[in-house]
Amino acid sequence: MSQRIRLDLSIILQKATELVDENGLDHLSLGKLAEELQIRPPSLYNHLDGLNGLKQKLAVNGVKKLYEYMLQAAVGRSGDDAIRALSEAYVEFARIHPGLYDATTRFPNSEDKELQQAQQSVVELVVQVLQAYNLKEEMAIHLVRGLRSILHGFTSIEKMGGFGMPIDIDKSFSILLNTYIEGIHSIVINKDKYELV
Amino acid sequence: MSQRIRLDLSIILQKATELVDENGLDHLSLGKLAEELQIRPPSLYNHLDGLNGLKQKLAVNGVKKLYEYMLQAAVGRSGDDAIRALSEAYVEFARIHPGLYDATTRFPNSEDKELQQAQQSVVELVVQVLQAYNLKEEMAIHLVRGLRSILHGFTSIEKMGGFGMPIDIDKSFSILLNTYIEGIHSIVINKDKYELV
DNA sequence: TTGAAAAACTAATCATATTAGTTATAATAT
DNA sequence: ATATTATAACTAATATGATTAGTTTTTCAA
Repeated sequence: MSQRIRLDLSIILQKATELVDENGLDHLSLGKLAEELQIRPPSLYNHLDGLNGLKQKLAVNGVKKLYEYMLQAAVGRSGDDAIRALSEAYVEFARIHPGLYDATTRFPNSEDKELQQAQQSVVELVVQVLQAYNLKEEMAIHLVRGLRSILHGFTSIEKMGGFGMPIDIDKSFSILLNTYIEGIHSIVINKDKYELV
Repeated sequence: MSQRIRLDLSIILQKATELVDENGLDHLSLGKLAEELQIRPPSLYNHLDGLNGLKQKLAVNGVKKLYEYMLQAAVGRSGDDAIRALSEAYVEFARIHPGLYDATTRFPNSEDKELQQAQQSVVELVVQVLQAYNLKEEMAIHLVRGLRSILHGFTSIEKMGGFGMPIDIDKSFSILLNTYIEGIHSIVINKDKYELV
């Protein structure tokens, strides 16, 4: 008699996000998700293409949310200030959404056009911020890759508990960022040597 | 009549390493491993504590090998030169052993003492290299964390195919490293500001 | 050579994902 | 309002993998 649930994708993704943020991406299962949603596991196949399809959708969703989060942090800022804001937002997002963040980096299909586009928009946001330094396009890409490496690396080592010693982790991040930014300045000053603009 | 195989742990780990390097850590299964070793899956339990136990042992083994690899690269070098050598070895190791490298960053149990000690030895190696800069102990730790973030971040983004654009990836790495090293110099020069030594 | 320990085995169970086929509900068109 | 259609739920069944229990074979040392 209890009327059947009627779901849509956004509700499913929301619940799946809660689950992965609580229990980790590796513990995501269709059984548990279905239970939470009060449906039977096969019913999920009406909305998505199995567990891998779900992970893929989580990835896309996660990157889009990350982008929004970084964008909000960056608006109205420029130069070093904007880089710091972006970066802190990135790390903060991963702390708030550890499972969803994981999903953005471990997806089943990297050919997915929607995913690629979402990722690209993050890259472009950072490229825009770097325009303050008047770099050649190619150098800007190298530096974006560098910043991304820093952010992802720091984030995931923190998440795996890799910074064992009892020394302030936020300070480590702040120093890392400062060091990289100092390095960028030093590159900008030696434009000739690094053939930019 | 075919005489039974008689295995030991090192053979199992060797074959498991081959499998994860070829098919990825997520596709490691006891069934496939047993098949390769020409035994039945339950027999593996005589040597290790299930799939998670295997992953844990792979992690320890991987970190130890990574340490050796970095050590070999660093001997006889110092300063910037040693940092570059260490770093290139790290990235190279991850390229040679993508699955094993993954295992070193996604293990079931981070409390494992043997794992922690192996990780610590890598940290100490880098601390030693940084002694060339006469930093305060704490600052050295921050910089080691930074370098580790850079190396792990670059490595895993490369592995996930995250550097989409057709721009030289090795060059990106080299610039990233140079930028960070430049940043370290700039910190060393402003010792007073950063309260070191 | 015999007894204990190690390491293989078979058989069975459990957890999950997935597919096939069916039914109930909601939305839409008549 | 009612009939039709599409959506989204369901049950039942299958497949893959990990794991456990209990047994047998082999090795090694006394």
